[in-house]
Amino acid sequence: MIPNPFIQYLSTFELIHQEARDAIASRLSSFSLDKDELLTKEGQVCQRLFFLVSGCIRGYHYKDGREVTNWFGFENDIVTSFRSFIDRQPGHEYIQAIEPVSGWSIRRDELYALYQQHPAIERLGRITCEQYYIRLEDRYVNGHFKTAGQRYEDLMNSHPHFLQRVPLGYIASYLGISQETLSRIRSKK
Amino acid sequence: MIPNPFIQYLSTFELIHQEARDAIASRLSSFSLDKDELLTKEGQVCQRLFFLVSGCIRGYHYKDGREVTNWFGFENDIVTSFRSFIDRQPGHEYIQAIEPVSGWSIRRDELYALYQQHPAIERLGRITCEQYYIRLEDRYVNGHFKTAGQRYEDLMNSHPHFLQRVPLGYIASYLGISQETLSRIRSKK
DNA sequence: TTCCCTTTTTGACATAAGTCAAATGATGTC
DNA sequence: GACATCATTTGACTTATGTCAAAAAGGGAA
Repeated sequence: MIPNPFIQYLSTFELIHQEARDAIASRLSSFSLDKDELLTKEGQVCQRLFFLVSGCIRGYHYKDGREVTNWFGFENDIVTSFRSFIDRQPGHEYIQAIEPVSGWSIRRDELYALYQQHPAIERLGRITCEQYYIRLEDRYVNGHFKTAGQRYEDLMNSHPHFLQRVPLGYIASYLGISQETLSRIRSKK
Repeated sequence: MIPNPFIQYLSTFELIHQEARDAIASRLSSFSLDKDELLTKEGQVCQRLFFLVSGCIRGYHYKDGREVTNWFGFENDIVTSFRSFIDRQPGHEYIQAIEPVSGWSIRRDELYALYQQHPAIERLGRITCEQYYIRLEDRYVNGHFKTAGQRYEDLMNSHPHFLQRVPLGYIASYLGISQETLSRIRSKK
């Protein structure tokens, strides 16, 4: 078995035992992306769950002909086109590398088979989903009821590394504002 | 065992077998609320998951001294103060009956014990969370990147019953706009 | 009916943020 | 170093939506 950062990450959950870890490890494939390369795009069913070992990635879609960035993923993040992955429907989302990326992935059908065989893995799926839900809820509440300036400041505090590694245009649309507005906010601080 | 709408609801998931259903049923308590009564409030740890049999309910919080409604629950919905329930932390949310409500609830610790004993119940927990995630993601994307008028129209199409049963003030803050703006949107259609 | 209280609408004005276009600043390549 | 390309900032103007205050409309209870 290859020593694998994803498996190390899983090991931080005490409830995953050796046998379950090995079962996951044997189903992983490595992947890598060049800068700007796409992992999945609109209209495609996203069949895999990805774990990022290095690099940085974003999810975006088109709204009135413009890109809107929905989320970013960094090292040790689990990413996929969530809706498409869950419902097995063509997704509305593009996923693109912002930096060169490497990581591991598992096929949806294999993961779901593992859920059947190892309740501990299903538990991990539940907990991961719960944590992602909570994060999204935070973003929803903040995104909706704070000014652009406050949202930017919050981001600076909670995820300063975003600003180091991600072009401002992507950050602006992630915050739900235009690039020009973000630029003005920054010049005032 | 009492015949119970929550158990009927669970039965729509084929994967829940009789034994698991009985296990859940034996841990349920019924509850009811008068109009405007609170189910949980800010600062409280929400220890229960609620299933609504009848009536209608909302989750809200205070933002700059004003109420902001986050979600509504109707018949056959599962509700709780999600973040507080998951993390066992004091919640930031109030849950209040908009109409008189009746339903069933289960304690968090009992549900989690059931997760251990019945993988099928944990699966249900995972699937429920996934579905709630997807709904929230939709709201996030729409809420953030559509005009107030579009959001109102979407709501009319997807959940016309909201408008029948919920005061416009709550709907406005749910849509992330002021009551006045909602009123003007409505008068133009 | 009449009164009271809540919900909804209307009006006047303020402001955050968007849009389009152009200028400036970075970065990498030959 | 000079050029091409991409990212960021600045300027001028527009617009959607918010705010505060007041008026109107509904809905019960006596």
